[in-house]
Amino acid sequence: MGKKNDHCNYSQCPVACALDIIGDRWTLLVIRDLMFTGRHEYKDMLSSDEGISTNILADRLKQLQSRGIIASVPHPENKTRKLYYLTQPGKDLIHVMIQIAIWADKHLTGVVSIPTDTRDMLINNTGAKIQYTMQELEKWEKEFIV
Amino acid sequence: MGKKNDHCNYSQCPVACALDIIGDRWTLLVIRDLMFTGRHEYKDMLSSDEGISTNILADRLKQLQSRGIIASVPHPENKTRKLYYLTQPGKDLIHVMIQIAIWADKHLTGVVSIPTDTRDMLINNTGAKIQYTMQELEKWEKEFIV
DNA sequence: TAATATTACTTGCATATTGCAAGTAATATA
DNA sequence: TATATTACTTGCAATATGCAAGTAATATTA
Repeated sequence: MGKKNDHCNYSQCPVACALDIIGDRWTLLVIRDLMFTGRHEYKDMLSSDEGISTNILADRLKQLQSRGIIASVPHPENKTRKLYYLTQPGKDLIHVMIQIAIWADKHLTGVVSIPTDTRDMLINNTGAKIQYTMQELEKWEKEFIV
Repeated sequence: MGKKNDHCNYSQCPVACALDIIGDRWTLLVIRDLMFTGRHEYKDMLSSDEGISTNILADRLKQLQSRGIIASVPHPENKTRKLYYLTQPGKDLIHVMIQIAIWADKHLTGVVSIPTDTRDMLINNTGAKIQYTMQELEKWEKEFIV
């Protein structure tokens, strides 16, 4: 269930309604980890540079699952581990992520730094970057999701 | 100055650093108002459907100005009024806004509703939507900014 | 010109969210 | 059998949000 003050209770604007889901400091970082960094487990996401705290991470994973943006399966070889991954709605956020990254690369030059090859593809061959990212996700899925 | 817990203090990731600026429930709605709805004054943004409160709006306008994403001028014919507008970094967020809107239109079908013509251009002629939006902003600027 | 209205805010306070540290339960490993 | 991992939960202080009310500088109306 959504929250009392969710924008979607007052507005049908796509940006407003999307912000009920992605409009906070952490949600898109969880998506980023699942989409670009090969992280698929709770402990992996905890280890990201930004230092998300355990309760926030648990909450966001729960919210994203309940919204159908991510899903999870038990690790095939270890019952204590759990694998999270993006569903199609989650994967479709790649276009949002990419545009945020391009904007930040252009306008937050003092603070942002992207590895040269990654940046080159992002800026000069955005389509290829998207394709490549999707291919990597598919590869992973073929290994871990039936 | 940024806040103590800003992601950019811990990470150089473009998404993380961007979230220090746009990662909350209200900032992108202020951008939306300035970008797509022809709102340029404090009172206009207060009147948007989502019901932003006066202190939050004042705070976000201040933050966005200090980051150079928006700017303001006194109303040419009325000293009590003030006109806010997007700078180039602010305008460049159009690609982020458009992708969020496209994603929400596709995946939040129960809650999102976009006027038919607007939606048609957004989905089927995204480039034209961007061009048109920029043209409208330029028109406004020619009238109100020197 | 005096009284009312607009506009762009600020202030105070209750409530909600976040950040941090510590704890727990179910396995897995040594 | 003892220690580690993993994925969480809990409690509490600090911060941010939501809401109502107030303020100061013009502008408009009677």
